[in-house]
Amino acid sequence: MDDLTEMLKGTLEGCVLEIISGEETYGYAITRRLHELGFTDVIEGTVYTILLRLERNGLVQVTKRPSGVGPPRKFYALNDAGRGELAAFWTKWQYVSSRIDKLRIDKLKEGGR
Amino acid sequence: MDDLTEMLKGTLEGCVLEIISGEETYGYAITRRLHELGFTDVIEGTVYTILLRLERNGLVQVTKRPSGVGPPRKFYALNDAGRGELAAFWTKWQYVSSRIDKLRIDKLKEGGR
DNA sequence: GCCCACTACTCGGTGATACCGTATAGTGGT
DNA sequence: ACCACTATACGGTATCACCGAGTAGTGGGC
Repeated sequence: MDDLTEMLKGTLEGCVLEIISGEETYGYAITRRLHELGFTDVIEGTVYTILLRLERNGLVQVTKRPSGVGPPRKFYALNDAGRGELAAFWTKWQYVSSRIDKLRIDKLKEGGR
Repeated sequence: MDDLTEMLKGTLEGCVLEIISGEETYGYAITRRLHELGFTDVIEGTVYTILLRLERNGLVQVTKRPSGVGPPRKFYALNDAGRGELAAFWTKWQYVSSRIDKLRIDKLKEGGR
């Protein structure tokens, strides 16, 4: 799949919040999870900028823990503000995606005139 | 619905392409159509920016016609490149939205542990 | 005749976001 | 000693939607 960066703007952060909400985790693992999900072109640097932003905006609780296989990891967990932000994200996503899907379905219904 | 601007990045242009593909139309009418579709906060200036970009990128054919109720209108129609871009947009949208929905559904399935 | 509302388009500048490249650093294998 | 893998940080860039102000044409109320 070719370049998705523009379409991911405004949604990638929500995806990261969702991943964090599932379990306390860290940047390197989040990147691999995104790759598994199909977002194969998302690069580590992007994930770290999002995580630093989440921290700066007070949406996460951060805990540094030693790794055993490399440098220490920064584990992220959502706080109340983060859970609120995640809920707001899904509300927005539902709103936007349903309307875009409708625009597409209406077109398909015409039967390609 | 509060601010959707970030989430619309990369998709609003596709919506405009879709609207144009339905019928030859012009900026002011496209703006009203977007409002009808639920994107009530999209402002005229944004639509015109997109239209100028489409023109600059050679995705549309432009015809100026007198209006009768105001200044002349610039009517936009997709050319072959524009139809290709629209098809690519829907492919991307399908790819991204299905994966994001999956992320959400997987979470709901857990039953809010 | 004059202002105003509605229609219709343009353009310079702003803010947010994902991406790129590079740097730093810990662990373990050869 | 070198390299691969793990793990994070940071300055700079491109793109996009948005903002604000400006320009114009038509028609209605006073």
